[in-house]
Amino acid sequence: MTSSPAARNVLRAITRESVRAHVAEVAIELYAHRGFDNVTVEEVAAAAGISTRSFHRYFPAKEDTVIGDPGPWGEFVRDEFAARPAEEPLWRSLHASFDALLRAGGKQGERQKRGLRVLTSTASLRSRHIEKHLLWEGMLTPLVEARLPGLDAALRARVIVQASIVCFDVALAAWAVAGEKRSPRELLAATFDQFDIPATAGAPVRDER
Amino acid sequence: MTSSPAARNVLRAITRESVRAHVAEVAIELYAHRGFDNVTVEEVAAAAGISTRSFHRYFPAKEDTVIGDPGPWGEFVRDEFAARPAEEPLWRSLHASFDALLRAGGKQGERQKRGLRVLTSTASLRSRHIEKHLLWEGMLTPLVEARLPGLDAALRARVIVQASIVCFDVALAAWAVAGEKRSPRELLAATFDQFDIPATAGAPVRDER
DNA sequence: ATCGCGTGTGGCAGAGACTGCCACTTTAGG
DNA sequence: CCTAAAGTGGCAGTCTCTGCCACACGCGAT
Repeated sequence: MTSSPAARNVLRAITRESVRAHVAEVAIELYAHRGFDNVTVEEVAAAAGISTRSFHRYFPAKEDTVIGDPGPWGEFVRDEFAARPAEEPLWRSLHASFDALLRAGGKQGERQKRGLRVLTSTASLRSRHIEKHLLWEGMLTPLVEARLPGLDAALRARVIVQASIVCFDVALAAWAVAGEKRSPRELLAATFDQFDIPATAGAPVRDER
Repeated sequence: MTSSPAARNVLRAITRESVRAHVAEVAIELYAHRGFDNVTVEEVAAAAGISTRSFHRYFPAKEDTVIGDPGPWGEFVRDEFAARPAEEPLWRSLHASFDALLRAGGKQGERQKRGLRVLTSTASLRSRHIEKHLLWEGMLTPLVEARLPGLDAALRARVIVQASIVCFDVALAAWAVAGEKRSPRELLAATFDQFDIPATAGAPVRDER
């Protein structure tokens, strides 16, 4: 019996992901102890049992060992937002979409916390992290813009979307702090509660035709 | 007549700043034409008439030719915010502080616009830019936190301050877009108007327009 | 069993950003 | 004129990341 090429590719993808996860785990362990900038790619590769050349095949950049690929998660949030009822206040739709991400985003364990702590403690990592989240902005802004009445929708959509991403980031960063008892979802609610979008939350009086 | 060592240092600082400005101008010119990533430090240094070694003495990193040092501006915003009356709604204080920055921040000319366009069109620059603005967050958050009533002031302060920085960034980015007619200050007002902070303000009183 | 093919792997060389070190020049003050 | 301090640039080296190439392995087909 010959397994189909498709099945073979699936299998390959699975092993590839497991290797990625292993390397990332080893890397974060090293970073947590000695600092991201004081650990070379060569060391991480050696500790993970692969060559530096292969390391760069699994991770285009060193920072990706900590950050990962936010693309799929961004699509998830976007789809979640698209599925929200149009009558719902905009800000609440965004809150619900990010909340869904937290619910679906896998177990939030000690491992994630360690990654986040390495992330927030290294300047270059934080910047890359934010850059990746700007990718989310590009996914969400068109949808938000379509739901905004009145003029200047593009500008306003960008501000609102970026603010929602800020809420998400701050909530997760707060969650990773040692001693924090609340869950990510509670913290997300706390950050989203800081804002109200006057143009959309109260009454959709403005026309959109 | 011997000039004091202090005066000498001042003089040196002036010439140093002028060299910096010259190099930055040449660099942005090259970036605008060929893209930030496609221009090497060696080329910029040659075009500016200095060695690559000296380039790295003037600019610790290549990106600093575009971004500059936001530290002093951050202090300005912080001091401006500290001088605001405590009874003023928080969000308006922040708006006024950033507005003061725009008023004081020097001529907003075509040169600034070109720099901003290079900045927004290059992913690595965008992230670095935001990272520098996180420095502003560190300056502003303690002051904002002190003015927040209730629990969880630290978390809420971080969200609010980061949102205000987002407003500032989006406004400036929008201003740099070709065809935009409004002034940075008008755009800043437009972005800040997107939010209301329920915990602190009654109703935002629109004063302009 | 052997061949061919696709795929993963690693070594090698090199580009590019950035740093430490050192020798050289310039400048200002004695 | 001499000296000390500061700026400059060359050189070598580190580190991240990429392109190229040879090699090994698994697998279906002959």
